[in-house]
Amino acid sequence: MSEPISYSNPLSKKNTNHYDDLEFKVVEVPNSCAIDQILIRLAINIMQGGGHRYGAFLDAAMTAAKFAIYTTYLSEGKNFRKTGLLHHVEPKRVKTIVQEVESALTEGKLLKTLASQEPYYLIYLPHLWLKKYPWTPPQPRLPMIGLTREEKLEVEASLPNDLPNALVLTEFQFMELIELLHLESQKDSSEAHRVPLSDALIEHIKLRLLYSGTVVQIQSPRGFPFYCLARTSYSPQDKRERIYTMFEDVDGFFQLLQAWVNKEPGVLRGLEVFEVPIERKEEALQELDKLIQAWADKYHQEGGQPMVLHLATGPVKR
Amino acid sequence: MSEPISYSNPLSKKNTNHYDDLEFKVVEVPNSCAIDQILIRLAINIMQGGGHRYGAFLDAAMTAAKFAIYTTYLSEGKNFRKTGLLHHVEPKRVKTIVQEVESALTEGKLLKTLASQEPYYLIYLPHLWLKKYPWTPPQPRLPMIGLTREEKLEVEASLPNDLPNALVLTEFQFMELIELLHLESQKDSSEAHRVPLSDALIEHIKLRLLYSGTVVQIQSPRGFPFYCLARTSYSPQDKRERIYTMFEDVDGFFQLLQAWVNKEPGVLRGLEVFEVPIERKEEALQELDKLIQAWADKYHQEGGQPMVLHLATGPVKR
DNA sequence: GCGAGGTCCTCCGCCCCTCAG
DNA sequence: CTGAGGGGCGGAGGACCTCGC
Repeated sequence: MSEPISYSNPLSKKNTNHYDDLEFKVVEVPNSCAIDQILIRLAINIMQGGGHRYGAFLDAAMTAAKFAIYTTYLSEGKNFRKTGLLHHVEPKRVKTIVQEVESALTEGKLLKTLASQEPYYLIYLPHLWLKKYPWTPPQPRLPMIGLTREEKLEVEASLPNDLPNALVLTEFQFMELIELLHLESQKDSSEAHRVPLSDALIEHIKLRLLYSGTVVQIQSPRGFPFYCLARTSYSPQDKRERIYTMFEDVDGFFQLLQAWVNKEPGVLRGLEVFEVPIERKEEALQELDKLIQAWADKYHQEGGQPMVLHLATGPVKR
Repeated sequence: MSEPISYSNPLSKKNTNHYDDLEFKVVEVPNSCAIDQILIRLAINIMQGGGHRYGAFLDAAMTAAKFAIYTTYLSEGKNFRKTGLLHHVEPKRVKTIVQEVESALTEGKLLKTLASQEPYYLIYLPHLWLKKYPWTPPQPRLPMIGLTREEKLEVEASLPNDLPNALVLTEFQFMELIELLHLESQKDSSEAHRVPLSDALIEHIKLRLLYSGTVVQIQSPRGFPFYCLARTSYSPQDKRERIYTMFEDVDGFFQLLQAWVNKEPGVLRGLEVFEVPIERKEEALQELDKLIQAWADKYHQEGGQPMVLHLATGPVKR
């Protein structure tokens, strides 16, 4: 197993980050099945955890549906009408969808996917900031704006510790950064559906950056605020990696089970429900870990058929 | 393990069902990540496999997103503006979304979920048909419409074998069935967003039923078609069950990994990539199966902490 | 059967504004 | 800084029609 057992205390998450614990007590949605649950998990992870826009999630879902339509279109012999009938979509609409997907596959035109766990404009802000406004220690951190020396000292004293080596920015500079990132994030999108950078969107991005703890807002004595880069990455690196792993695993697991549904050869699905005395839990998990590794080692032989195994176990919820 | 290893020959799926093998050669979507892949898998399973409408999938995704917004709304102290800002949604819109979700939770108003793998109007058609138009063997199967005895015999001879004990219906009767089912499927939906049964929708449902092999259309000598129930369930029972299991498993696996991301205690994640000589594959899988079972048995003790284990392994694709 | 064309309605993702507490 | 109004644009789901093949 590539990952050790984790026993960290959930109370130790005293970051300023509001999004640390996504353990949503799924208030049971009436009339929902497992698929709906999966969609809800995805939505919460993407929108609350990743900070993607509401519309971005809907767009991604729509793109996935379009792609499903496209595959039907292909397997039905490129028949617009039949494809439309099968999915209850107008043939005309099918046509534009097919064109969209094909232009995405052949030319570079990008579809509206999520593209990564977190939106571009959130992820790359720290990097751009550090690049455009680096700070070298003897230099003053604060911008030269109408502040007396005492005021500067006062503000500087109010800064958090352990800051990345970046300058403190004015509102204007901060906004400029956001604008730049947003522009860059869309430079590959087909101009048809390009999201304009509205005031509302800027406010959204600002709040996301502040809430995630990536940026800290500082009230200056004169009223206008300053902005201070607080971390070198949008979300804590290890958490981001774990979330990345989670999605990769779910995808791989999903794919394997799909093969299992189709009764493809060489696929094994396992489900165990059992009860373990709490004092033996750690022991049990460690043994399982070793067991699986030993098994994989035993049968592993270079040049054989490439295989993958996904496993997860833990306490039952709800 | 609850499931044996499956080595069935994929070529043995000679059913008339067009949707048997959903193994979509995922034409790689550019600019996509694992999340996008998961969405695509969901879309293809739901729309091609389950036969849900395109719009139904979009609605389900939107409902999931609304639910994510609602949980944010709660955790932010019921603040419309802040919730809206966090997800880039108008406060006004947040309000209506919150009302929607709350009325779904308290009163019976249903949200637009998928509710099950396959749409109601597809699943329950065989049951309703058998109930409304049962056939008892000495009786004639065909409706009494202007056909000569010879024509009736001719048509009857063209029927497939192994039919459920249901009458053959006319176009009108068949349509009536569909209408009934559609009406019933929406009787719980809040009347605001109720889908009207349009001609286009009827055509869609008809094609789904024909393509899935649930219903067979028969050309009578006089030109007008007859409809014949070919199966007692919309999709083959064992396949449906496997798909149901797949979604349940993916949901459970997802939930476990979420706990793993949050570093909750007692959660183990495992990933193994390895290569197995083909001649030892079956042996290896069977041993793994036994290994896991033995492990669970060893530590199982009534009254301990309830645990669940998900496992899947198989050949790597792509 | 199929493609291609046009028209209509409605919802809703987004944008902006004001005003009262 | 919040809630509660207002008005407006564009995209797209959905339904309908005809015509030419």
